[in-house]
Amino acid sequence: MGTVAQDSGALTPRAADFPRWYQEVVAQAELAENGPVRGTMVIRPWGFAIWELLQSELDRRIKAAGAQNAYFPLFIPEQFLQLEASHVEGFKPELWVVTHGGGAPLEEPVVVRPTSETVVNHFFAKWIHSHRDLPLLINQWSNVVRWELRTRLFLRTSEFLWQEGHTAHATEAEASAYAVRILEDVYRDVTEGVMGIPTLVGHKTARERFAGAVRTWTCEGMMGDGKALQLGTSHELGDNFARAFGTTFSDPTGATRYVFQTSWGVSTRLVGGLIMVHGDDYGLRLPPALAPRHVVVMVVRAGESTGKAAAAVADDLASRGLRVHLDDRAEPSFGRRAIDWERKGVPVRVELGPREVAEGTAILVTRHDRAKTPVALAGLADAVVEALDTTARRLYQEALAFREARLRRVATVAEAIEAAASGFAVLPAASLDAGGEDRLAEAGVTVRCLQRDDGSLAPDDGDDLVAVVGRAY
RNA sequence: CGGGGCGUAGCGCAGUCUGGUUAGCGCACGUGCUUUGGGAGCACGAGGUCCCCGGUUCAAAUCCGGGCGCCCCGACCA
Repeated sequence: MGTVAQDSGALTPRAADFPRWYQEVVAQAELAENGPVRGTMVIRPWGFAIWELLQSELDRRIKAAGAQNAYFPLFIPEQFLQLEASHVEGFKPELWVVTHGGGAPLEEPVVVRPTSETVVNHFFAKWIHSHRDLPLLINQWSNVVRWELRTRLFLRTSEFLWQEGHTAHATEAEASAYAVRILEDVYRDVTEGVMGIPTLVGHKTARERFAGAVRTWTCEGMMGDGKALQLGTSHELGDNFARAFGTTFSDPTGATRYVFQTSWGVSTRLVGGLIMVHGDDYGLRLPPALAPRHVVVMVVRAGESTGKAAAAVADDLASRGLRVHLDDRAEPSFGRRAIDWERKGVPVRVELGPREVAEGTAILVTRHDRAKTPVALAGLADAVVEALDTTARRLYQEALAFREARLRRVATVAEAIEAAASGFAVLPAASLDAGGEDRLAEAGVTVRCLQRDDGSLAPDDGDDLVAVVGRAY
């Protein structure tokens, strides 16, 4: 029954079997496990704490971009979905539909939201009357539910948690600018600056575009097996939904006009990306900003003197504003406890035994390189702060070096397919004409994004652009 | 929806072909002692509708019929 043993033995080396390694890390770091209904996920406390930290980083930036949080219902009238043609077409295969309630068939079935553009627009149409009501910038934190054939914890589950932003603007240019702003100031900033994942940005080809969007922006990361993971997307919806739902406003001249909209989201999938980018053969490695505990103070031999010393060190570190956990358990053995914290990805451990207590030192262990350094207690807090700083920098640098080593600039579709076996290929967008994208798809390779040659965003498709292609999750 | 496989203790499995004492092993769990500087050892212990329903039989985890559930591999997707 293919489930991963919860216990002990060493992890499967990452290079030996990446998917298996991933499953084992998720299980043994106690991040999540499967729910009783196929495709569902239980997020365990350690995993959820990581998500909460991510949430607060995202939420702060979303609010800084002017959006307000609100909440829309889980259930959506089936008819709503049908109002926007390409939207319903895109989501039809993924819908869960509730047909019964109170023990009897419902008169009109309701769908469980796969995303909320439709309900949101129903209310936007009601709330927006004047150009003075614009822009309307709304975000919601919620769960969404989609039928999925093949699921993987965090990466693809039938139900997942996310944030979805929905905005309405007076002009297309303003909507466009806002979608890009979210991509850059929220998603790229969080994935690179907080998660330490180097990110490629661009827009999707028509084939990869969100159902109902006129343009989809994306940030893409390279995972530890060379495959791409879409980390966040930001859509320009044009006036497609506005026309479908009659979301109009009176402009300053008194003319009735459709609003232009955006929607954008990132999900608990980010946690999966974090694992796949930074994890190593010893388990998870967390960037300090997302570590539920920055530092664990471990007692090496439980005893009165070590216990007291460790508690004092933990208090001292906590007073510096660090998230500290004191592990002064006598059981299980020291090695067992050390490995457990290592697997959970805690960036720094401070180990204190009788020897250190006698010397007035502690052992500082950095998770990212597993290095151990004796440090005088007097300078410990500074050393920990510095180690956290180094950890954040090094994780990003390692991920960047990995991506650079596996990114090849090529000239043809054939070369791109070959390069995608181990990483990304960058090829002239012009070579995608004449069925190039189809030939990639036949080889299991997709266009992750289109961008300018220098990696910057391009306003439109064009032959002067490059396509970043690869295998993807 | 096609192809393959599996349901036995919390988890992972053996036992099923060839029916026969009290259904077993590893891990995890509980208690005690010895341990504790990188995955502790020993002893004792607790834990089971053998997926469900029916049939065959003196006797079913095992054989037969039916059902249910799950996993893996192929076409969509944050």
